[in-house]
Parts: sequence; C-alpha cells; structure tokens
Amino acid sequence: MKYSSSKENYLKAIFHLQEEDGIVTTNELAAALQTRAASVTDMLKKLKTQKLLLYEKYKGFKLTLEGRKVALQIIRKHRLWEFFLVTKLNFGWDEVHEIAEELEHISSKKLIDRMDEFLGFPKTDPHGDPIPDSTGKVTLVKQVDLLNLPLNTVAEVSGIGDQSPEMLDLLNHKNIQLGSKLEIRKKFSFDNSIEIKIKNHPAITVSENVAKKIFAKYDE
Amino acid sequence: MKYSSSKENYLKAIFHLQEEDGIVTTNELAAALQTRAASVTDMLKKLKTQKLLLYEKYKGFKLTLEGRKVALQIIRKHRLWEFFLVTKLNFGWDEVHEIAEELEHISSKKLIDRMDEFLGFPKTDPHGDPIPDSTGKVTLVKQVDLLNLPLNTVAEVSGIGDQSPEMLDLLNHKNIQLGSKLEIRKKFSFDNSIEIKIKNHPAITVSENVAKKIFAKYDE
DNA sequence: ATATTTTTTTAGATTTGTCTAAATTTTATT
DNA sequence: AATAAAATTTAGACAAATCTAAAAAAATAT
Ligand SMILES: [Mn+2]
Ligand SMILES: [Mn+2]
Ligand SMILES: [Mn+2]
Ligand SMILES: [Mn+2]
Repeated sequence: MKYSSSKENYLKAIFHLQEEDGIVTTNELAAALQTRAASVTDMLKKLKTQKLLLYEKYKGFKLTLEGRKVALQIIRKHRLWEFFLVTKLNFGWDEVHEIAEELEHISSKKLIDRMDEFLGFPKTDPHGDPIPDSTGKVTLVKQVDLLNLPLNTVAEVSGIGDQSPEMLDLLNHKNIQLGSKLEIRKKFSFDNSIEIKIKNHPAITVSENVAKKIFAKYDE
Repeated sequence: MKYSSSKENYLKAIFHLQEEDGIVTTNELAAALQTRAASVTDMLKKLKTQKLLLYEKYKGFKLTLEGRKVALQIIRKHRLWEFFLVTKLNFGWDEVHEIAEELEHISSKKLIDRMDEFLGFPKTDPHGDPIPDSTGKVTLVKQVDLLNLPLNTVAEVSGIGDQSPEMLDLLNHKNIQLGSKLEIRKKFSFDNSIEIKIKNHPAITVSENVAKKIFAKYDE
C-alpha cells in the first residue's frame, strides 16, 4: 500500500507521541505537525477509514498494528537517510533532519534495503536513535543519561534526547558529538550541573537540563 | 523558488520534447505525461503565470530561460540519482528510472551537489545521457549511432536513445550495456540490419531500428 | 450541580491538480 | 470557400489537504 507524504507524516508523529506520552491528543498532534486541530480531525477520519488508526470521536485514538508498521518503515527510512547523509556525504548531524524529512517518503522498499546494506546495517542514526530493521524490529540500545553516569568512568555518547536546533547548537559549541568519549569529573549538588572531560578537549560544565538529554554507554 | 513535483515533471517533459521536436504540442505533452489535454492546458496557464513558460492560447508554448533552468536542475538530479543507484547500490540500469523519477524532486541543492562530489562528478548517467553541472551546463558527448559506425572499428557504447522497458530488455538479452566494447562485422543492405561482435560474446544481429538507437564513441 | 473553560468536531471555503464533456479555434479536405 | 476533422481550450466537477469560524462535547472550577 502507498500512502501520501502527509498521511505518512501523521502516522510517524502519532507513533512518536504515543511512545512518550502513551496517549495522544488532537491538540498535541496539531502542535507537532504545525497544523490546526480541525485539520487533524479531518485526517484522523481518513486514517480510520484506511484501518491505520483506531478512533472514536471525542474518545481519543491510537495506531492499529498496520498503522504502527507503516510508521516504523517511515522512521527506518528517515534514520537510514540521516546516517547516509552524515557518513557518506559529510553533512553535519544537525543539518540532516530536514532533508531526511523529504527523503523518508521515497517509496521504493528495494532502495532502502539496498541502502541499509550499503551502509553496513547501522543500528543507530546520527542522533543515537535506533534504526528499525527491514521487518520493523528495533534493537534496544542500553544507555544512561549523564546524570546517572558514575564519576570518572569513560563512556561513549550514543544518543541525544532533544534534537532542537538550540540543543544541537549547544552541543556543537561544546564539542559533544555522537561517539565522543567522555567522563564525569564532578557533580555539583548545588544545581545538579556536572563537569565533563571530553577526550582531547578542556573540561566543561553543562547544566542538569542538558545532562539529562545526553545518553552514553559504558562498560561496567 | 520551490515548485511542486507535478510542475517539475511538466517542465522536464516540455524540455525533453522541445529538444527533439523543436516545437511541442498540447497533445504530445499530454501523452508524455500520461494525462489529458485539458489538464495540460490548465497547467500551461499556471506555468505562464509563474513566468516559466511563454504561452499564448492556440499559438503554442515554450520554456522561458527560467523554466529551462529549472528543467535542467531536475534533469541533473534525475541523472545523478540514477548514477548513484547503479554504481553504489548495484541496481540494474533498467530499474533505476522509476526511482529517480521520485528522487529528482528532493529539493536540497546542497544534497545534490554533495552527491555529485561523492560520485566523482560523473559526466553521463547509466543510459549515456549527459549530466548537467551545478550551473546547468551540459558537456556535449560526441557519439554516433551504430548505423553510422564504420565497419571493423572498435567502439564503446555510450548511450541509448530509447529507454523503454522493451528496449532495455532487448539490450540485456543481447549483452549490450553502457561501456560495452563492440565492432560492426557486417551491414546487410537488404534490411539495414547489422552484425555486431561484442568483446567476449558471440556475434549477434540487430535490426536497423535497434541500431539507430545505440550510440557509441570511438577513436578516429 | 451549575457554570466556565478547554478540547474536539463540524460546516463551509480554498488551493492544487486532475477529470469529462462541450465549445472554440485551427488545420486539412473536398 | 465551405465543410469536415483534429487540436485546443473552457466550463464545471471532484478528491486531497488544508483553513477559519461556529457548534458540540468533555473537563474543570465554583
Ligand atoms: Mn516527512
Ligand atoms: Mn534522527
Ligand atoms: Mn518525476
Ligand atoms: Mn537516464
């Protein structure tokens, strides 16, 4: 089945909001898609007709198994394209999202499976988010945020929980990137900020709000 | 300026028909785009409003300089993507057209320029058609069709003038591909068919209609 | 338990791209 | 030159995706 770019964007947004909130509301979805609540309601009805969504008016909605499956395929495409852009075309990890937002709607399944192979079947995208395999399965990546990383333990940055331009800008300026090796030198209990030493860089301090959005993996 | 996929397809089709016929008609364009003459007229008006087309009703139409420029950028993207699919993702040259038909509408200029660089600035696509550079300039490739290739002269297949699935199927079965080294062994004046010897393959015969659609370059 | 506020849905338009059927213009034929 | 045929355009309709404003339902506060 082939769906319009607009429908695909809705399915993806519902999936993401469902993941974090459990339940999704019309207004939330409208905000996420930068559209109006009325437009959302219109689309919900269409998605229901196509059996991609369970929806009873005023009662809320959630993806059907089929809707979930479609959403995961779009996410797979989005993240593989991002990986391609960063690793093969030397894009910065903070400039690939917009382009992937278009590329994720290219329909050929064969194309994306070949791309996956070409890239060596990567497990996470440049933002540390997991890439579903061709059947839609996601390998959970075990990671802790920096607030929960033990002192003086070398860890590798594996994900960022906030991909806003503001956050990416901050990370760029502090030389924090995916794959960076770092350790916590000190935790300030006054404001929960932490001092970080990144390999080959002077020590820096980041706030609690930043620290809890940076994920890393380390050997125990 | 950003144009819809539909508009881009129209501009590209007009450009191609203009190239071969000089003048393009409403019906021709409708046939090329698999749509109706009435739809074409509708779109011609819109393209005129956007100054991409010179158009007076019942009098014919042709691209403006701006329309031509846009068309060349779409063609550049189409051919670079085809090259990528064949050389990096191991697609057959007969299965890339459809996918490129979608990819050509991805808007990022930076993406396509990075891709061009990644591919080593190729001059022709997998069908032998020239790839415009980032300013829209095309390097003319000097080539003759097989009917005009001298006897017993080794030449390299550099282009195919008909990319229909039927033609591509025939070429596949006869082991003729881009880059094939071949020479004409005999020309049958009865029906203008020719006997071809392709390196590492037994001699084969192709009809006049096929021969005139195969282009090759050779040293004089 | 009412009243108020917030959320969601409907009603009715609008834009883009397409279609069929009919009208108009151009081109070809007697 | 008149007529027939072909090409092109217009008129009017439709589907998809969006919008604003109004109505309806649900949640919250008094
Ligand atoms: Mn998207
Ligand atoms: Mn990402
Ligand atoms: Mn296209
Ligand atoms: Mn081509």
